[in-house]
Amino acid sequence: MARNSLSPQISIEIIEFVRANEMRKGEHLPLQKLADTFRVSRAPIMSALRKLEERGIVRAEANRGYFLNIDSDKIDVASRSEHAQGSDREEPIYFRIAEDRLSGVLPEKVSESELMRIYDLPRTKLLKILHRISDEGWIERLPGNGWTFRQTLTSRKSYEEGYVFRAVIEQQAMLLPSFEPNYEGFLKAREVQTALGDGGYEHWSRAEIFKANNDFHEMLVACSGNEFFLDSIKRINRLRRLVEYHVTIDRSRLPKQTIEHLHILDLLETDRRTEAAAFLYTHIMGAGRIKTPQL
Amino acid sequence: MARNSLSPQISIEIIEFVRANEMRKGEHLPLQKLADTFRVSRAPIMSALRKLEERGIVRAEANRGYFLNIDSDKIDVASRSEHAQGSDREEPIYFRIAEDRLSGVLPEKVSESELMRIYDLPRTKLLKILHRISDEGWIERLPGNGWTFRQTLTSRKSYEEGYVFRAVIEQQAMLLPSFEPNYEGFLKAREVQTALGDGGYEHWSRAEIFKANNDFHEMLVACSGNEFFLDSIKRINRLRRLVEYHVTIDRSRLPKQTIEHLHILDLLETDRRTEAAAFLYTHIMGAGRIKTPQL
DNA sequence: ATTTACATAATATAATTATAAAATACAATT
DNA sequence: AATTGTATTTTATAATTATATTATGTAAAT
Repeated sequence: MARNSLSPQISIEIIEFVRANEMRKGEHLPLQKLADTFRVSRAPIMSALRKLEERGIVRAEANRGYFLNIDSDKIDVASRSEHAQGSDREEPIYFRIAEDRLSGVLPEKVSESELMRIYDLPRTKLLKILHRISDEGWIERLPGNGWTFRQTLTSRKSYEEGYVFRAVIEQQAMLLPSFEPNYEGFLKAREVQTALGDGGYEHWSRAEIFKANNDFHEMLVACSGNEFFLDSIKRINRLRRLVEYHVTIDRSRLPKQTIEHLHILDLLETDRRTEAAAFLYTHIMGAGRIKTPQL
Repeated sequence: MARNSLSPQISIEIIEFVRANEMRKGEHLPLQKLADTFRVSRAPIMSALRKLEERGIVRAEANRGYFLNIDSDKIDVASRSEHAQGSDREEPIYFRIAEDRLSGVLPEKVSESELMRIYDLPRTKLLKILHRISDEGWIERLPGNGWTFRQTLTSRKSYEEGYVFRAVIEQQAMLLPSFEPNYEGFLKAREVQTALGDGGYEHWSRAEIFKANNDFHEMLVACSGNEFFLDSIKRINRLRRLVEYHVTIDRSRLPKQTIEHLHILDLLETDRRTEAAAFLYTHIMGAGRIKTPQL
């Protein structure tokens, strides 16, 4: 009857935080600092820490707060992902809606009440999801009752237009005067792409492959220093994720793709930005031209 | 206790519809056709027509439906705009929020309950507005309670980045292979721009001037035939509207602006697209560079 | 075959309320 | 001075309900 607690989600974030900062056993975890980091008050941090204490990951000392009870790299990943599921009831339903629409289970026009029944959601939760979808541009509220799905997800034309848009935006972002190479980012991207090309393309999950690919492109656009370029790429990538998840991924194309990604990094690191931008353009257009998803 | 009726809004739309189609006295107004046009059921169309009947604009015949009772060009505009206000309780509050944020009345972080009290809105209405704003990218939901305004509206940096984004997108849209000149649209745009340059810039309202300007640019991008380009321009223009409304418009620059707009049309109509695109780019960048709003 | 007109069903809003969670103020502790 | 721990206030969610509106099925009229 009340809202879901943030603490499961916060617990995960705390674990990710201590791992990212490579914290060691015994280090202090100040409440306010964590609260600021996750943009909440101290209250949900407290309850998250209490739960982590039960799991033995942190240790409480009276009037001194919580301390890491184990080296951060020793925290087992299994327990993380397990808890991640229960925490977010929205994401899976968001995907189910996308899937159901793409496979034709959901009609073009639907009412809120229908969706509440189908997915067994309270109105507030459903509306949150619908607004997110509408933000992503593939559903629209009708003036009277109901919502309609737009063609964005399902039409071949939109699919191709999306590739053109990405190719142009990313190329132009790279050509902006404000573009500044992020050599550290290049290095990390290089590692990921190498791992992916080095056999990773055969056993990584679809989501992991897609994320690696997206991160690469978004990292490049982030170098432009222009939030509008980055936002528009993020926006279209969220959309792309849904469509690409629905079609079978063509793993045979991945080695070529990673080689091209590495080539772009080569060009950028040797100050051949115009060349890199041109290559990036053909790289994206090529990807859009060859794949033919069943839409 | 129940929702607001659509009929005031529909009444306005019906009047706009018959005017746009230059319908004459006596023409039939089929329910289903209007319903399809406005994407609602026949019910709200019925009640809208009943209200128009009271105002003498349409006439009912038993079992035959409604007929226009006056030539569409004779319908007085005054009664239209008057009714437009009462119909939409959201738009004015949306603007008040923008204004209050830009002028610093609203703090960076606000709770829903606070906003409900300040603007005297039920939660559903407020949330609709907040989601719209969040879609436009200048507010964000926090993980716990409350929302934070983002820098998008208020920072000088974002303002300039927006101009760069527009310049690039619009130029590139014009260079796309899918670009197809819309000569009819050019003609209408030419009329508007001529009227604006021909004295209109002195007495048109801020909103009218801004709309004329925006329509011009969106018309150009629409010729690209790529919905992603058009969407991203529309998105950034909605944002721009808020900022530009808040600063005093510099009317002295309008004659130059309209001349440049007309020049772009000249170039496009004589098949000099590359030239037009290049000129468009400098046109937008010029506008962004010179103006210095108080942010 | 359309279209209207009416009856009925389905839908969404707003108001209300209980409740758990988040935010915050402040004294106590280090 | 900074941080914790507790108490208090504020907030948002979910469930419920009344009601006006929208949507729709169908017979009657054109």
